[in-house]
Amino acid sequence: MRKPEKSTANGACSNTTSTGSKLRKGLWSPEEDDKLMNYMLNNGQGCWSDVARNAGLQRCGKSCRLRWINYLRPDLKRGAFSPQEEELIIHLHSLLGNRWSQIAARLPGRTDNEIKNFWNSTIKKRLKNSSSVPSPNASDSSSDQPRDVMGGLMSMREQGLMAMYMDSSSSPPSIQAMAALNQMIEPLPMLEPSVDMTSVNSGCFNAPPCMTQVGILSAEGLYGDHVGLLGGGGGCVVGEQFFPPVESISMGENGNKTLENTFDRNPNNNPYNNVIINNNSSNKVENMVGVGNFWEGEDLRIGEWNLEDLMRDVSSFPFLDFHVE
DNA sequence: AAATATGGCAACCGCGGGTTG
DNA sequence: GCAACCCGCGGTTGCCATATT
Repeated sequence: MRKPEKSTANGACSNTTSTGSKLRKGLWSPEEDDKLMNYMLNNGQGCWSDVARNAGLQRCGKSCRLRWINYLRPDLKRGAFSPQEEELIIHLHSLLGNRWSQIAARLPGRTDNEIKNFWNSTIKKRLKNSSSVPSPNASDSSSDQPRDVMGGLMSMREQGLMAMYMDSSSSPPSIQAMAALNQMIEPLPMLEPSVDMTSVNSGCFNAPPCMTQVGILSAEGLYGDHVGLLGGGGGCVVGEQFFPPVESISMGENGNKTLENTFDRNPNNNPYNNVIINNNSSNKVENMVGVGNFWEGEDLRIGEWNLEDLMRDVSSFPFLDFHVE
């Protein structure tokens, strides 16, 4: 069995450290930040409860993890969300619902908590106002569902899609639905963290075909036509940058189809080429800056299924006007 | 100027799932 | 196989700053 744990069985922090002293809660002091930052920079990420103990913090590991991920991580992007990021969040939310971590995985430098807060405080309100125009689904009161939040902004077809696949309040989307969603999302680029979104006009977000295909910035409004959404699928070129798909489809040994991240490890193609990436999960740098979260995305492998079944099911989706060959 | 309302953000809570011994 | 442990996620709460009355 494992060594005695400092946290409760369900993962919540207990109130005391192993030495019996009281665990701190609430806001972090600059001293605590320093301790955690120094420890992480020197030792990298390990077991969070060890981090808390070894860094000399009267905090539970969970609290340390949260502080690091949401605040101290050096690769975090600070400041307000750019309009482009905002639109991408809205679009991803329409596809993924409240899967903040998946949305955050496509917005390097942003945390799920940040996006969640931004959504709840700003976007939700704005969309509510803009959707005051009666929509076909206006009678539905479950405002957290994408189709409702988007109100009149969504096409009927998309509302149908959302109704079919994104009703996260009831049951999880089926494997097939998730596969379809992943394919829909696939062409979305990773946002280059070093690019100042607010200053980019024609370079990054307006020009790339992969974005206009999605319709995020199309003249039709926030949500354009999904025709061509699945076209290409091999990433997109943004200026000199190549944005590979977040994940791609590969065949496992047993012939089953898996979705896995295939971000290009070639430093020449890698927009994060200042970061050491290898396959060793204990790589200090990777762990230290949490790059794994962005590079590997979170593990978006969503399961394995029969390829033929999948293709048959996907191609029969009534609301998708594309054909799987 | 004081009281109140609102917004934004940081952090906590509880759960589920994966890993380990 | 089981239980302890760890991690990550989404929901929620509480605090602080700012705006409004």
